[in-house]
Amino acid sequence: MNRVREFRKALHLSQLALANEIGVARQTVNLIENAKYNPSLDLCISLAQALHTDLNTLFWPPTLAAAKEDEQDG
Amino acid sequence: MNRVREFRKALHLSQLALANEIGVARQTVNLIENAKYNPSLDLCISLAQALHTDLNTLFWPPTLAAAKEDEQDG
DNA sequence: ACGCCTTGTCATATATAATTGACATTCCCC
DNA sequence: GGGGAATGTCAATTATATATGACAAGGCGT
Repeated sequence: MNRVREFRKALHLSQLALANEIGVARQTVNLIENAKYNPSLDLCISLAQALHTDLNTLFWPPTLAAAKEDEQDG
Repeated sequence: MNRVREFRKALHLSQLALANEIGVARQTVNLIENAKYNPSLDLCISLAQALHTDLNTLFWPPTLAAAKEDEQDG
């Protein structure tokens, strides 16, 4: 899963409003929020910008984030 | 541009070796390094894992990273 | 000089992301 | 209890990511 819906709602945007802002169809936002497919990098970046966040926050799996911290902490 | 080539070389991997590791064709890695197209999110995550880094490091545009810092710093 | 590995690139084919239009359902407001 | 906005979802189409096979060029060791 990803955190698109969470960040979209925090900005009080509908799926349609967000889709218009980044120039895609409403269905595209819906499918991404429900993890029905695999969006392109450009689209992920547009989403992150529109939602005032970044790629890791929206899409980096928490399990991997934890693994990476272990790596750093030793 | 992105930092895939930089991280791949740091691990002394060929395009072919990296492609095999993440289960895609060599051409796919080549095209991504040369920014010839727009990879999928799953592929970006696989790349980030294989290169022991994360999405922001590989793909987040420096201009956006700077903008986000401004936002935080005030 | 030869061979091997690496990289860039082409052309064709297949899988899938993304669009468009539509319909049903739920929720909220009047 | 009727009307609109928001969401989930379907079918069909278009755009494009990715695979496969192949070839040329440069680097490096022998």
